[in-house]
Amino acid sequence: MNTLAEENYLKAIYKLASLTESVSTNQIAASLETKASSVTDMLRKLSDKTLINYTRYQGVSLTEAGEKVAINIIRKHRLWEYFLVEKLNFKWDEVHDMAEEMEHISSNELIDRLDEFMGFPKRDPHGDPIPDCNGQFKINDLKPISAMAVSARGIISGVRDHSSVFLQYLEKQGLIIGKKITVKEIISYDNTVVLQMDNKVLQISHEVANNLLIAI
Amino acid sequence: MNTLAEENYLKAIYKLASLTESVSTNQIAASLETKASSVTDMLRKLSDKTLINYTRYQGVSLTEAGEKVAINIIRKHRLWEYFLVEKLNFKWDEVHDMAEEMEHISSNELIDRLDEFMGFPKRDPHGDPIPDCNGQFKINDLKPISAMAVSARGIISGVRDHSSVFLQYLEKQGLIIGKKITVKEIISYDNTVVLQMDNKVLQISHEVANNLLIAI
DNA sequence: GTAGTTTTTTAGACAAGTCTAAAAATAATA
DNA sequence: TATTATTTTTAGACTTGTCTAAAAAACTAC
Repeated sequence: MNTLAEENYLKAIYKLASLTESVSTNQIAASLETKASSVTDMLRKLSDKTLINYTRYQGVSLTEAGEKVAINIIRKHRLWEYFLVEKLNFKWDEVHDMAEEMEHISSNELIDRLDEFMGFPKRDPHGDPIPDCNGQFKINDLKPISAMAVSARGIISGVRDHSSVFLQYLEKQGLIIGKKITVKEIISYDNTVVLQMDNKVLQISHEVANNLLIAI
Repeated sequence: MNTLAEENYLKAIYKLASLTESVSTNQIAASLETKASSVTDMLRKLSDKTLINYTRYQGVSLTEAGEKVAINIIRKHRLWEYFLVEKLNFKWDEVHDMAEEMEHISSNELIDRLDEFMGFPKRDPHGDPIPDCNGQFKINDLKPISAMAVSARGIISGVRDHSSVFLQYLEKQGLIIGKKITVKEIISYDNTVVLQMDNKVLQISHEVANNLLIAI
């Protein structure tokens, strides 16, 4: 079994690897809010356990075993988020920290039964795909509103930014998952996007449009 | 907040205090399967945080603050056990270790909502009372079968031994919570108890009778 | 390709929690 | 009460995961 710290490192490396090609020590340190020297120590440890491929100064990647662990943690995180929102009626901006603890509950039997109890949900409350018990899941097929053309339509299906301040803003604007939107105009000055939703017209900044995802 | 180790010590002290008057270093060490020297170190730490009353060589007791923490952990443990059995269909002998991890999930808001989700259960799958969100719960009003007289009746309502080997034995014999039993005979040679249950007659040892609890 | 900057690693230290071995306090017994 | 025996505590060491400060390697730029 892996320690809590090891699990958090593996998850961080997995997430960074999906964004950039090679993952660096500094990136990991920033993402975990720790120091580069602490990261180096842990990388050696994870490398000894053959969970990552690591050579000094060269950056890291997950081994197959390491990726499996990381995906399992993400599966747990997303299933607990779904449970908290769907069964315990928490709001989507409230669940992250709790799920961050719950993802480390070790039993896989437990998480598989939880999955079944909830009807094998495919996406968590933020639209992120939930890996199945074999680690399989659909690669994210969502694109940001900022990539849409004028007069294109779509369904709000996910977010890139999971911070509660962003989620609360979306909630307030009614920009929640499942809503249909149409791009009416893109203001060239600052790329503000003008949307139509439920016969209402609203404007969102490029920043927001970039973090709000649409099903194709 | 308290660390995982601190929480486990507080819980252990709470449980021992309900059995014996003064709690000793060695008792705690035995119950946590650690060494007396480790216990002494932790006792100083908990004493500094005013969670226990401790003077060297004199044994310990929980302060009001410490008891509150301990009861809250027990509340979490028992609610998660109830969840695992009632919602995820685990058997009562399978849930202890999982609940042992889950009792350390910190959010009280989460546990209160879980409590509500399940309809505020009063007892966990082993018949132990579940403290409410204010830490209140009925002191155990159950007595062991070994304390029953011949021809007395009762309803199986709890267990003293939570080990999976004992619970599996009970399950196999059909001695599960809710069943009505009558004491037919107590064999004086070794205090074996002869029970009637569902028109069946069965014998249990004094050891078993002592660990199986009946509602008065 | 040398100098300067940035990134990464090493070296050494610290806190939490554990351990073994030895000392001190308490309890039990003759 | 003196002497064992037991319990508890101290002293010192180890592991995990972290940190700061300094050294080493890798980039960048001229």
